[in-house]
Amino acid sequence: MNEPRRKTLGQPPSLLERVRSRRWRVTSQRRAVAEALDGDHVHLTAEEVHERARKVLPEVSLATVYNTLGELVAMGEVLELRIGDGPARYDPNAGTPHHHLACTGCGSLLDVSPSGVDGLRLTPSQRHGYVVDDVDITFRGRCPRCTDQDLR
Amino acid sequence: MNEPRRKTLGQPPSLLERVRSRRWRVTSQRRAVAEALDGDHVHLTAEEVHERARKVLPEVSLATVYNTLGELVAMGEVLELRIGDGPARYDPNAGTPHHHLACTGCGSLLDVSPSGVDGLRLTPSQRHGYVVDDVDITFRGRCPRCTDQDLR
DNA sequence: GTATATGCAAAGCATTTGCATTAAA
DNA sequence: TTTAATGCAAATGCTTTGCATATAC
Repeated sequence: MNEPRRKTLGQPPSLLERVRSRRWRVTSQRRAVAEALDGDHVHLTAEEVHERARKVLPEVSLATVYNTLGELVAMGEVLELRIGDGPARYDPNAGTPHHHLACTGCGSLLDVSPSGVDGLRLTPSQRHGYVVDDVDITFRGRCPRCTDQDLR
Repeated sequence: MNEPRRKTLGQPPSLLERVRSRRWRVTSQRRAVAEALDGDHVHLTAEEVHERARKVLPEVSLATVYNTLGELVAMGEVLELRIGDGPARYDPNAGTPHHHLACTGCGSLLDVSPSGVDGLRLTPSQRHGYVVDDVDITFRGRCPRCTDQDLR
């Protein structure tokens, strides 16, 4: 929950490697959570992370999953996304700027990197005195599975 | 909760006029909620709408505020926005496409119309088979009040 | 050995719902 | 008069917390 990340060349470090270098006490539960989340471009809810983590460590509790996810979010290694109704989803790709594509049917959420983002601008009068430091872009639509269901 | 909206020329119809034309049973509670929400470019939470509505109709209940907001959202006259943690906020300006500027400090949320939105594109391979029908853009930053607090 | 993480169950919010009562059309 | 909206209080779903126990360092 502190201390900058060690820079490595070559392959990007895994989520687990990143948090190790922050003096995070590594327990089997935290490893299971970090590994359930890591490297995925489809973002999971806490329940889904719990299911995955349980396959590797059946006794991990949902509370610990929530606490661990909260810590990863607090140290900036994971992004917490709330899009539409339903539970939050967790994005392990913080650090690599990107945007999202969300299904309004089932809530599934995945990473995209649209072109044209650089052209997006807010004029000073539109800024209303805010200090803007980020833009979130979410494309909303229906995933293939939900589109198929529409046809029935 | 049905039937298309009557088109008028001149001033845009108020939220209340819009819902009247949909055969919505108009009660004093619903009028109070619609008027609390209408015309504002700063978006309120359900609690805040309740407070405002109460000033005009002290006996209106929070449950009715929630139910009414839900109906307005279902008929597409109001947008429900969930940005960051905290409760949903309600945007009465559905129908006029626009985007948002959110404060990460206090959660305040307001409308903006950035330039450069037209240039924003997802390539077919990035679409992953989704049928995209909308883009939400949220600028994140700190409002003047929260920026001032940072300096202390 | 000591500080910290865990699991459990209970608490906390935001939101929705069931139902008897009230009011709009 | 009929049909639908209200208020209340209880239920819900997601998430956080308190506390006794277990574990990494």
